[in-house]
Amino acid sequence: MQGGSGQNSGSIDKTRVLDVKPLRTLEPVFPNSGQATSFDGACPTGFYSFFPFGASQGPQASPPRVPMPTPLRSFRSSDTGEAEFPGASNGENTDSHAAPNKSKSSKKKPKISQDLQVDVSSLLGIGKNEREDGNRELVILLLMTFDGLRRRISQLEDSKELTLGLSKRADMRAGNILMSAGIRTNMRKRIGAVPGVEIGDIFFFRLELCIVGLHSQSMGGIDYTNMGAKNESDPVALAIVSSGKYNDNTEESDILIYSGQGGDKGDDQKLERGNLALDRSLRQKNDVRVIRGMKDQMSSTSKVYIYDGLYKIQDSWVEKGKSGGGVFKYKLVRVPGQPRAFAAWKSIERWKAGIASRTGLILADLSSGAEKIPVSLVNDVDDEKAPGYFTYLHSLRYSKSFIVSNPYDCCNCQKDCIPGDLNCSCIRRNEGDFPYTGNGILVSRKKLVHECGPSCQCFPNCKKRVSQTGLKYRMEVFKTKDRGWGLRTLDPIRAGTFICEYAGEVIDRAKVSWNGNNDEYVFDTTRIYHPFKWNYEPKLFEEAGLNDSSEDYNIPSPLIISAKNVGNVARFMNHSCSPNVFWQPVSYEENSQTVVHISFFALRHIPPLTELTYDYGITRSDSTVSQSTPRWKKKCLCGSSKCRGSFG
DNA sequence: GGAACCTCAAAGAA
DNA sequence: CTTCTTTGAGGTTC
Repeated sequence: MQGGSGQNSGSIDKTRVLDVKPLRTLEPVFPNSGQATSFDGACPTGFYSFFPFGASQGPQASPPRVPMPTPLRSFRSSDTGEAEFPGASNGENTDSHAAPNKSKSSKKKPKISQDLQVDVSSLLGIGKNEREDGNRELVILLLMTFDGLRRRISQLEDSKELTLGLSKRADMRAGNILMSAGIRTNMRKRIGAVPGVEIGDIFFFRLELCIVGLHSQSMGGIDYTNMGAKNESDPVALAIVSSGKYNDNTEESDILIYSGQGGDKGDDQKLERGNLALDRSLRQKNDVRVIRGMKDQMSSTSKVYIYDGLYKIQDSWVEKGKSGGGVFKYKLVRVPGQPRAFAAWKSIERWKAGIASRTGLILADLSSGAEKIPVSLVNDVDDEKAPGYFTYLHSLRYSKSFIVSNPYDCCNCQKDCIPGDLNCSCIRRNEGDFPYTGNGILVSRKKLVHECGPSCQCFPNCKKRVSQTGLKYRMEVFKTKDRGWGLRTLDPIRAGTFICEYAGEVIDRAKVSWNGNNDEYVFDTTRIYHPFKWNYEPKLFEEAGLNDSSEDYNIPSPLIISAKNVGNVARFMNHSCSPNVFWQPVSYEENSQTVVHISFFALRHIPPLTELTYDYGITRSDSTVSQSTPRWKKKCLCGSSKCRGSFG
């Protein structure tokens, strides 16, 4: 039964591998797709301008690739037959084969690290200098690379295509692949700020902190070093992660009471290691980076970490702990003059709880109940009272003529669609991949993501209906300083999270008047979009044996949506040349017709109060647009270092 | 749905 | 090179 699509997916994989250019293609710089060549932007550098692209040519062109000893991914197709890896015995218990290092190296530790055959770190532009000292682009690149790997591993684990007999820890495996390949930065230990990491940045895994060099202990709460202290033999504290475990909270968000480490069995904590470092830093008065961890309100199981900037240790004492032993306490006070981070979160909590009022609040719910959670309208910049009139609609309005494809077979899954179950027609339609991870995070970009719809047999809470559940995060429409109204989030958002769809009326191309600003509030998939890679380096995935579903960058499905008269929050999202949101066509069946929607997903982690932006693309200057109308452009005010100057 | 417990872990320091 | 230290995050149970 799995035969058909199993083979199918196998062949898809092959094309994909072939499709992966041996060189880091630097898409934006040297466009290699038809779509990209028509891009006429002046400075299409995207994130990766720092790549020494000459270097990317070298390492792979010449040395023939030695195949991975045992690619993790080798079992993907092995359950439909061992053709690909005759050596692998049958699918079921992959464990003994999946960890080849287990038998080779010491008995206890099944080492999962991969020795990558190709120096992927240099493909990513990470040389010795970058490993030592970071910069903003590198930090963003690394975080995105990490999460792309993590999502892919998670996806494979969910569909049982990847098991190592270990607990499901995609974060650790992704981290391990990067760390062992030297794909990391800021390894040089330093007191104070870390280049490329900004106050307010958020993280969802401890390993992310390691990779960007903010806090190098993978678990330990106190990062310290022996270098840099006045007295050479003494350690100094560099960074702490306050996990909330020890009741570190105080009422004032600029003060942190931090507990020392050790002594959990009722013993007294000792003045050694991290505790000693904190003690010495108290005397030396050096800056200590503080990362505050707290529960992620969206998923009770996971945690969010926020970098709250520099603190100084002001005091320390010993208290009796819960289990009777002495516990060191350290009082940390935030260095003044830094941007608000943790404190801002606290304020948001109070607004959301209705304890404190929001300055400039005009409307508590712009959607008038159309969304399940309120969308506030705020202006603390000037006295404009509201954006132009429109009707709030949470989804698409379309007429019959725009429905392109025919209805398809809905799946017959009981309750939930199970990742890896190729009997599910909706999964088959996604080339055998379950497009989302268990907690509803998009794994990679596709031409089209197929979701289950109302006629599918699975329950409405099936994990393949991510984009049909409306807003989940608190959003705020707000007046920007110079770009009219904008949209921002009040909640932290993880990379890959569905944010909202572009709601409005599906319209005919002829109805769009292209002169003047009449196409404001129009979304058009046929514009020319700045190509970008979300899961950056296909080579890395391939090397790690993960067969990256090399992402589709050519997104078809011509669709024009006008949100001028009716629409949702998406109509307020502004353009940016280095955006934090991207769009993705998603289809599902409604009223016996397949309808394509445009869904927005978080490109990277987005801290609260950050404006949400996506790339508007460029109007195609082809025959469908009247030649008499001059193409207009708007001056871009996105303020990004990669700004292309204009858009539209 | 969520607290309370259990378990296997990775990286750096020693 | 090994051992030790740390506690994160997923799983299970009630």
